[in-house]
Parts: sequence; C-alpha cells; structure tokens
Amino acid sequence: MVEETLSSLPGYALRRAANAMTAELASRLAKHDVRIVDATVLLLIATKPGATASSIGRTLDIQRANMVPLLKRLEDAGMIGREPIDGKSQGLVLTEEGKARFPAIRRTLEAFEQDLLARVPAEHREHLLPALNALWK
Amino acid sequence: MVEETLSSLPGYALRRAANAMTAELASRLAKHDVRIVDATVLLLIATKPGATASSIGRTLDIQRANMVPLLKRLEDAGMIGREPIDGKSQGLVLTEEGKARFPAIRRTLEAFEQDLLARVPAEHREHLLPALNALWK
DNA sequence: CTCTTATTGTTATTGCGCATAGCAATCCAT
DNA sequence: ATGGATTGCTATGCGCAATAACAATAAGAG
Repeated sequence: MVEETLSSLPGYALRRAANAMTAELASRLAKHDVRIVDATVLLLIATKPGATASSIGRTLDIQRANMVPLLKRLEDAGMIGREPIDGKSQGLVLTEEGKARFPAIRRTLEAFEQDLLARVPAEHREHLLPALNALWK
Repeated sequence: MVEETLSSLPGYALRRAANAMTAELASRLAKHDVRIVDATVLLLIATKPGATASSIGRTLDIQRANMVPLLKRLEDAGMIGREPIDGKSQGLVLTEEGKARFPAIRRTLEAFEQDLLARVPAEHREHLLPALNALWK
C-alpha cells in the first residue's frame, strides 16, 4: 500500500531503477578494476583517440576539476597516455595496455546493456530509450 | 557521433535521465528547505503515521545508520516527532508544523511527476513507469 | 600585431548520498 | 529463561560532484 504510492511515481521509479542498474554495472566492472565513469571515459577515448580532457568532460558533463583524479587513476593504471597537442592541450590515447584491456571492458558494457533491456517486458522495451533520452537530452 | 554512441546505451541514458530529474526535483524542493529524501520520508510518515525508522528504511532501502541524521534533520526542523511504541521502537509522526508544511511539499512532488511525464513523448509515456519498475522491483 | 578574452589543466576544499563495523538496549520465540 | 533477532545509534570512509581560485596558453577583435 505504501509501496504502491511510491512505485506509481515515475521520478521515484527512475531513481530506484538507476541506482539498481548502476550498482549492477559497477559490480560487473569491478572485475576489471574499473569504475563506471572510467569505462565510459575509456570508451570515449577509444572512439575518438586524441580527445582532450576538456572535451570529454563536456560530453559527459564532468567538470574539468573532476577529470583530474579520474584521468590520473587511468594513467596510473597504465591504460591511457597523454600526447601534447599544443602548449596547453593534451590528447588522450589508449596505451598498449589500455588497448589490450579495453575489449573485455567493452564486452562487459555491451552485455550489461543487453541484460538491462532483457529485464524490461517486451512490450515496453523499445520505448525505454527514447523516453529516457527525452528526459535529459 | 560520439554522442550517438552514448545515448544509444539505455544504461547510460538511465543514469543521465535520473541525474537530470533528480537535480530538477532537488531544486524545486529546495524552496521548501527539504531534500528529496526528506520529502519522501515525510510522504511515508504522512501516509502511515507511527511508522518506525527501521520500517521506513526498509521501504526506501536506506540503512538504519543513515536514517539517524536524516530524521534528526527533520526533527530539528520541527516537522516530525517521535512517540515511544515500546522500550525500543519509536513511531514517527508529523508535528503540527509538519502537517502545515507538508501539503505544499506534496504538491511540489506531484507537479514534478506530472512535468516529468509531460517531457516524455506521448507514444512512450505509458511505457516508462512499467519499464522502470521492471528494472528494480 | 597587440590586447583582451576564452580555454586548458590543475589544486584545494566542500557537501551529499551511501556503505560498513560495531555497540547497547530491548524484544521475541523456542 | 535464554539465545537470537531487532532497534536505534556512533563513528568512519568512499565515490561522485560542485565551487573557487590560479597560471599558462590560445584565439579573436581591433
């Protein structure tokens, strides 16, 4: 009865669903010793080698200041490197180790997305992505 | 192109949508000097007066330890009170001030939920809630 | 070409939400 | 009556995000 009150609220359901799925993905990525945000940044760098920290931050809505420890972590892990573009900017690239380790991470991401969709009843499945994108894009 | 990669991922879209909507609701509730979790707890107490901190925590998946500062904040704000049930449990109730202030908070919650749904294109709207609930319930 | 403005990367600090470990008091069921 | 479960609580730490400030550099307007 109380639960019905809550789960009829789309905002509440949205937060709960996001929390549950975030925890699930974080748990799967932990086996590769990366966080969700790490995997997302690696995906962007793999897609667009030479991208700058600022551009990645803009894409993911991460403040420049918060990119610093994030990239340092990936650099310390030996997965990314920096190539000076000019005296101010630096392009981010996957190192050999990063290239070696990323495919498994990408597969984990893709498997997660598939499993997420599989949890949604078929009649609602194709509506999920456009509905969610309408809420933030 | 990079953006397309990301927004075709339901898990990513779920996180972004939840973040955006959470920020929006938090901003609206700030006018009443309450946080989202505060408003949710107030809603539960209003729906079921005399509920215990533990039972509310179970419903919302909030650890007992984290209920303590939360309830203290609501108590310090004069919105809730505690009535001993036995030597161990205490029932939570809205104070007069809580009862006076809660209707406006409830209206803010309801308006938010309506506006959220309004952002979703009509053809996807009715699918959102069942799809989200399938992801965590 | 110069001068102002914008951008980049960074340090430092803060707040929120959530998790864990542990503890004393109390309740409950066998 | 006793052992296990529950309740409320303290203390502490982590992850993510926000803000303010700064030096160095790039880029655009005149």
